[in-house]
Amino acid sequence: MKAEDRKALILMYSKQLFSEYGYHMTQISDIIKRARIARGTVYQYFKNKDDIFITLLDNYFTTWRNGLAKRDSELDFSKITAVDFLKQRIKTTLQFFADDHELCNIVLKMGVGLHDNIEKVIQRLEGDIQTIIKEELYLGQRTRNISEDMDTDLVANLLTGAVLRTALYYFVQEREAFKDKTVDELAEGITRVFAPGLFQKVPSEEQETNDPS
Amino acid sequence: MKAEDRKALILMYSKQLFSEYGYHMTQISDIIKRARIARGTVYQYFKNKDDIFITLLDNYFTTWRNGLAKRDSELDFSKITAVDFLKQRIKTTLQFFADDHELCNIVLKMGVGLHDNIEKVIQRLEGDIQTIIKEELYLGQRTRNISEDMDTDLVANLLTGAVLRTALYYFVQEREAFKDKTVDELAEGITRVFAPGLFQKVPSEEQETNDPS
Amino acid sequence: MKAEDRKALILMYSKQLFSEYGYHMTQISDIIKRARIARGTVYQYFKNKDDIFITLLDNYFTTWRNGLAKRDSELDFSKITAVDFLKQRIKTTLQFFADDHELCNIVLKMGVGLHDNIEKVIQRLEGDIQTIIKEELYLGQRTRNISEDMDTDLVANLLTGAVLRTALYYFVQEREAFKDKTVDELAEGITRVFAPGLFQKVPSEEQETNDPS
Amino acid sequence: MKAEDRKALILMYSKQLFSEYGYHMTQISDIIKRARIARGTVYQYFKNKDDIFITLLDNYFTTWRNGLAKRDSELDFSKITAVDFLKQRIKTTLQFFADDHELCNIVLKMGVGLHDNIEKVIQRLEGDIQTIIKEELYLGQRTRNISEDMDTDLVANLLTGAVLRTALYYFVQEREAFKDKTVDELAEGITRVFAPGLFQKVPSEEQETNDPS
DNA sequence: GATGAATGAGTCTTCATTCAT
DNA sequence: CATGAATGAAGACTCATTCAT
Repeated sequence: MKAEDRKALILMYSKQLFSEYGYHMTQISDIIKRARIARGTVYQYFKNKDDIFITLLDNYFTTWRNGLAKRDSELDFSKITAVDFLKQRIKTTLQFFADDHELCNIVLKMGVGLHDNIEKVIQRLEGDIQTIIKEELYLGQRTRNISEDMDTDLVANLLTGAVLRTALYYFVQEREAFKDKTVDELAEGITRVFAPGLFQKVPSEEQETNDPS
Repeated sequence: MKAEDRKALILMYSKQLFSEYGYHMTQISDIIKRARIARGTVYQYFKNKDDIFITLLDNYFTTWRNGLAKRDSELDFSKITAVDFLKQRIKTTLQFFADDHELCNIVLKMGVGLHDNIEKVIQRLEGDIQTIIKEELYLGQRTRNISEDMDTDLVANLLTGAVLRTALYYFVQEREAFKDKTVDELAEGITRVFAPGLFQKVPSEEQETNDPS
Repeated sequence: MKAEDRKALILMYSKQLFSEYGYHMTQISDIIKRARIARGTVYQYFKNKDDIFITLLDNYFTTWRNGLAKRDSELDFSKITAVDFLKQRIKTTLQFFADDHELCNIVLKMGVGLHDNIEKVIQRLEGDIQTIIKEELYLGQRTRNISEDMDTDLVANLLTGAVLRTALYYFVQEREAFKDKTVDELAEGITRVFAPGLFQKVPSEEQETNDPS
Repeated sequence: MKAEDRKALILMYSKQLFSEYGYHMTQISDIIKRARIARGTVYQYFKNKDDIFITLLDNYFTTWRNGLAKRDSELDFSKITAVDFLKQRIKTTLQFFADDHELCNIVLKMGVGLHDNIEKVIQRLEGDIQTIIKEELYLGQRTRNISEDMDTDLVANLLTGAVLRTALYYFVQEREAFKDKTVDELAEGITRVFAPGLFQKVPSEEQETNDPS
């Protein structure tokens, strides 16, 4: 077997195990058992256990970035409405998670308690997602689709939280129950909830006071 | 020192450490060092490391339940508007997380890879939050404030994800940067985004865009 | 409660537990639980766990010695036959074990793996039993009841082994099944097996089968 | 080193230590120090400390069974006398213990206070020895060599106790003092004591009374 | 490259003993 | 004297990593 293939094999089985059992409860023994290779072989391709995990995350990260770039190149910004744009973004992101529910689980449910360098990678990924969303909200504000009073920081969190949890729920936790649910349906549903609140044209004076009476 | 006090002390320091370093990377050694007690003392009050963690989560769970009950008894359902009700709920939940940012971190960032019985407790907590939200959405539908076409499952996830992420972001991760941000402001902001989408009166024929007829 | 009574109480419960579970598997916690006293109280009466155990054995040792002395004073050496004497001795020893099946179990089944000072006490007890038996065999040889060719060392072991095992079997292991078996019956049975071999008058030339001359 | 060899090595050193210090006082640290291996190596071959001990006992058990079978196939039952048969059995058993004085010590001196599964194995071994002896006594009764009045249960205990104690005394405790004593001599001596009592043809009426004179 | 036996630092857990109240 | 919370040395077991074959 070629070196690259073997490395990919190890990654594949590791991904399965990390997704199901998490970083700590997945042992090298489990990986070599499932991959039917010798203990030492793992260390021929990876520096250590961390390295496997980080490689997995890095792959994910790269895939996600490429997905974003590809998507943008396909959009016709002159024609698309703000609502459709939002829906497109949500759909692309959901699709990304749907395509790899194992990595989805790893990223969305791993948190505190991993080694420092692992946490860094996860936070970079999460931070980047958030940043992109925020930038697009700014864009919306400049194009007058979104009120300037909107707290982009907060809204970015709302969107991120909502979308990531949706991904976790439909693609990992309740995967079987909703396997007929399409990414398109989910994106449509999310957009319908967020669009009215995001794209409302509210005069600033009414927004800033809670209750004028 | 009285038994209950000592137990509370151990729990307090454990909470700090679990929050900062997670379950796996927090060692009994760390706990006894910070609590300035002997190794054996921990085991006088807790069966093992799991037991400490689960006790912590159970306490949290109880606090949260009590908070919900207390809040409901204080609301005057005959006068409050749907929007204000939503805002109240969001605020209570955020307040709950704001009050204990350590447990907030533990619950929101712990996921896969803990022992079985620990995962169970966490999932129960998350599930209960989601269930309550869903029930209130049903209530909204019956009182005609929320469209019957709304996918309550999905919306419950959107709200849960949005609120939990907001809590994590403002009360844990960026705590220092936003320490002047009040819970009220956050609740207001979240409500403003969600209310228009939730309480819109949309005729069913316009919503069903996929209608084959 | 008086000091001596409390000490006796601790000894009593310790004996039960040591007999049932052995030295290592009996914990101070078990003793104080059964005796319904506080942990520290044990150490008011005994230096440590070893001390309890050794006190128990010493009591046993003393009881046994006294039993022997009492018995000898009751025998009329001018009238008793060698066979009856043997039977008497066996009976006394069996009675001694029968009277306290817990200590019987402790002594007969404890072996290697106890702390040094405990082992010493046990070996002293066993050694003393053996020595007494051997001395009586010498006496038998001098009174011409037992052949001078007899290997007293070996025979002492045979008797000791046979009697101790009988005690263990009938008074501890199969206690329930044979609770109607009297000590007298056992002594009679043992005597019947050993007497013919012990008191035979064998000419020396026939015994020394390995004689090279 | 091959796996089986390494396992045998660990067993060998463990046997030495268990024999000398017993189960509880022998630590994994002692074993790895004496075997000059790493701590983890032990756990590559054995599940835990119990597993080592039980493996040792099981090996012993198997050896003993095989010894019995081999011995029986070598005897010519048509020619041998009852006394010689007894002597042969005693000799075989003694030889068995003489061949491995460490396991002899472990089995003969271990008793109460070991973990449940260990005690089970020890009791099986002891029980089997006793059963075999009893069966042969029955055989003796059917062939009219042994009186039917004889209490086989009791006599089996006498023989077992006598032989096991002899083994312990000569092969373990006083090993150095009697290293010139042959197994044959011991078997001869034991037989000489037991044979007259076992093979006496006593009319039942004379047996039941103690001494009419 | 592949193997898997060997390694040993690291961790949890136990339990006899102490001592302030 | 009695109590029982606190102690900490000791010991079993784990598992990522190495390296000779």
